[in-house]
Amino acid sequence: MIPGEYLKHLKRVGVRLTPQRQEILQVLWERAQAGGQPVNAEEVMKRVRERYPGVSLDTVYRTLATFTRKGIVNELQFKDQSRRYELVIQGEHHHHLVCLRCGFVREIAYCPEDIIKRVRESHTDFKIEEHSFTIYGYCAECRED
Amino acid sequence: MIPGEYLKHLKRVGVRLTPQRQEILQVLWERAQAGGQPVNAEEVMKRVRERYPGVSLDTVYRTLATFTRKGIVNELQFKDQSRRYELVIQGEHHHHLVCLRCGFVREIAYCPEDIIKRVRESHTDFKIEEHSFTIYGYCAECRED
DNA sequence: CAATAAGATAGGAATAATTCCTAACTAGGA
DNA sequence: TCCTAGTTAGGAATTATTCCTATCTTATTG
Ligand SMILES: [Mn+2]
Ligand SMILES: [Mn+2]
Ligand SMILES: [Zn+2]
Ligand SMILES: [Zn+2]
Repeated sequence: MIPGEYLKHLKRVGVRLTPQRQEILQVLWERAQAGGQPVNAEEVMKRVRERYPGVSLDTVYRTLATFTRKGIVNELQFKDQSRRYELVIQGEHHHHLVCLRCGFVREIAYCPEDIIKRVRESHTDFKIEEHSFTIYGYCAECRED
Repeated sequence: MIPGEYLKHLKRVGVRLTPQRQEILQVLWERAQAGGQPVNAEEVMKRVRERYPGVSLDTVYRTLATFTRKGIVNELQFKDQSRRYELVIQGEHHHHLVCLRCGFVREIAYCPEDIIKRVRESHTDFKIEEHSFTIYGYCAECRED
C-alpha cells in the first residue's frame, strides 16, 4: 500500500485524490520498491489499466505532470528521447547511469552540487531551478569488448 | 569559411563530402561563431535551404547524426524534448545552463569529471561512453521575482 | 444528506519530432 | 572514365505528447 505521506502531501497541496491518481501513485510506488527502475507513461498506463481498464494515456501524462509539479515525482529525460518517471523518495536526491543499448538504469548517489553552487554564485542573474546529470554507456550485458 | 580541420577529419574517418554536408557544417560553424547558441534540425534545414533549396529534413537529421558519431557535433537533449546541435570545438568540453521559459542557452565551463571518475572506478562493469549535465532555471529576462 | 462547482476524466483528434522507405543520384576510388 | 557503395529527396509512417470537449466526480457547503 502507498505510504500515507504521499497522499497527505497531495492533499496538503490541494490536489484531488481520484482513484486513477491513487493507482498511478501505487504503480510508481511498486516500481520504486522493485529496484527503482523508472517507468514511462505507456508502462504506467498498462499497469493502471489492470485495475482501471478505461484509463486514458492522457490522464497518465497529466497526472505524472501534476505529480512532478508537486514534487513527488521525478521526470527523467534521456537522450534517446524517452521520458521516464520515478517516485521521489523523501529527502533523497540521486542521478543515473543509463545503458545506451538496453536502457537499463542504475542509480548513482553523487551529485555535482559544488558546481551548481559555483554556477549559482557566478550567474546571479539566472535563477536556478533544477538540474539533470546522466552518465551513458554500456551495461555488463551490452558491452562488447 | 569552414576551418579545414573539420573537412580533413571527415575525410580521414571516411565520410563522403557532399555539398549538403558541407553546407550543414558551414551553418553549424557560423552558429558557433555567433555565440554558440545550439540549433535544432529545423533551423539547420532553413539555413541550408537558403543555398540548397531542396534539402530534406531527413538529410539534415542523418547528417547531424553522422557528424555526432564522428565526433564533430554535439547532440544536446533538453528536458522539453528538444534536441539541439552544436559544433564540437577542438579540445573543448562544456555544459549548459538553459532557460525553462525561452530556451536560451549559456555555456558553463565546469564539468563533474571527478564524479565521472569515481563512477568509472566503482562501476567497473559499466563502460562509460558519455554524459550530460544541464542546469535549468530562468534567465534574467524570464525570471519573475 | 443533497446541491454545487471546480477540477478531472475518456477517448478521439491533432500536433510535432523523428525515422523509414525507395528510386534516383553522386563522390571518390580504381 | 567507370563503377558502386553511400547519399539524397520527398513522401509516408511512426512515436510521443498534447489538445479538445462533453461528461463525470471530488470535496466543499448548505
Ligand atoms: Mn532513480
Ligand atoms: Mn555549447
Ligand atoms: Zn543532483
Ligand atoms: Zn562534462
